[in-house]
Amino acid sequence: MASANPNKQQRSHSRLKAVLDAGAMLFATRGYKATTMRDIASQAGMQPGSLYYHFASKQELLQAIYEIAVEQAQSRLDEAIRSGKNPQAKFEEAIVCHTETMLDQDNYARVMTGVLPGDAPEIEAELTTLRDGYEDSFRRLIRALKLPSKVDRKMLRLFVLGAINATRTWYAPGGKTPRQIGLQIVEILKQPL
Amino acid sequence: MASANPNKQQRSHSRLKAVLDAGAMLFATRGYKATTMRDIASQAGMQPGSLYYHFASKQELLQAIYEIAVEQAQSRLDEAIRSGKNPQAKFEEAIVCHTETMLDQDNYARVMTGVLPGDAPEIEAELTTLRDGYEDSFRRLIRALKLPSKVDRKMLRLFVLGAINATRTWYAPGGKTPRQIGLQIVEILKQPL
DNA sequence: CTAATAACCTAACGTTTGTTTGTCTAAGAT
DNA sequence: ATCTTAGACAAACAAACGTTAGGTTATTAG
Repeated sequence: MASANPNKQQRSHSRLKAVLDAGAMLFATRGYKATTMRDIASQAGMQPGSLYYHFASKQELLQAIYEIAVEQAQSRLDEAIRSGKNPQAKFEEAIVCHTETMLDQDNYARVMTGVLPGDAPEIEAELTTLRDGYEDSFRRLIRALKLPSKVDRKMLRLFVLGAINATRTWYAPGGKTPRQIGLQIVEILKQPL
Repeated sequence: MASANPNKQQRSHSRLKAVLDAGAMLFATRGYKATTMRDIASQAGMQPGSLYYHFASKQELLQAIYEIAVEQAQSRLDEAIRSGKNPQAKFEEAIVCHTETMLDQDNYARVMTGVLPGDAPEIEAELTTLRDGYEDSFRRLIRALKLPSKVDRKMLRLFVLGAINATRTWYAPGGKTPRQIGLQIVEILKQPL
């Protein structure tokens, strides 16, 4: 009969993962437009044309990486939320977790903030949908929070995520750890100015 | 004698401003790499080659725009700071002002957050210096603030600026006004979570 | 009026880009 | 042992890119 293997990988020494890793690292640090297919191929140790065996276009490669990125971030976030005893603690754990995820060099998640809207117009809707799913976790966390009436929940979410996502522009290994940075933003939110 | 005019513009109908406006608008919304010289020329109503009468390269055009951007933002910020009665009020005024500046479509300032580091490697140092000058105002404001001992001043600055700069990714005219958004971030900082 | 030149235009240059094409090779199935 | 094909390679393609060169026009100084 035909192949009894319903899964994908049929060959052992495929360099699909190398391509994804290279693309994720380059998209995350340089952005989408500034990263060329030749850059990715070179980083993955292969020829530019070979990338098109795995993906039909640059945009499809981005989409595949983006999906993994959201998936990785989501599972880490779910675990962090579980560890919080109450809504307040859950929110704080989520903040620290998201910060660590965004500053982790070996994680794909930085691609989410490294790609500008409008960079890949034809798949922008899909990327936005993926990202919205992730941010929904924060929506739920904040909804369950007891807050002063003056605080707009939507604004709180956008400000916190914005502040965390911006850390990637100034973060440098060797200084404060991602965890310390995450804890500091929690501290600033808790202390009245 | 030679020209008794020490200033720049010698011809009345130069379209330098149109070039700067077009470049600022496109760099701000699409980013540096995604904006082509042909895009800018088209937006300014002229030919691509004509841009090189005013600027020797794309990077020089960016630098000129960036300088104006920081200048505009700086003067607006100085005025806002002056209007604050005490350190706390000055800081709050600065937050609202910076938010309004970043969301103003007719201002060059959005270029500061629209250009990724590494987009223009040869002038990156100059751009960073310009931007650091602007952020120094916030450094001084926060230094004069009375804060809980647990709050790291550097982190407070980076988080607040990060949150405000991120507003440009989700802001849409028709909803909350830039001023309302700025006031909300002040409110969130003042209310203990 | 004439000469100079500021401010453009037209047309192209060489390079880089995403992508396509055809060929080769080694591994798994029969 | 043979056949098939996953997975790569080398080489090129057309389009788009930043940029350059030379020509044109209209203003202005003398």
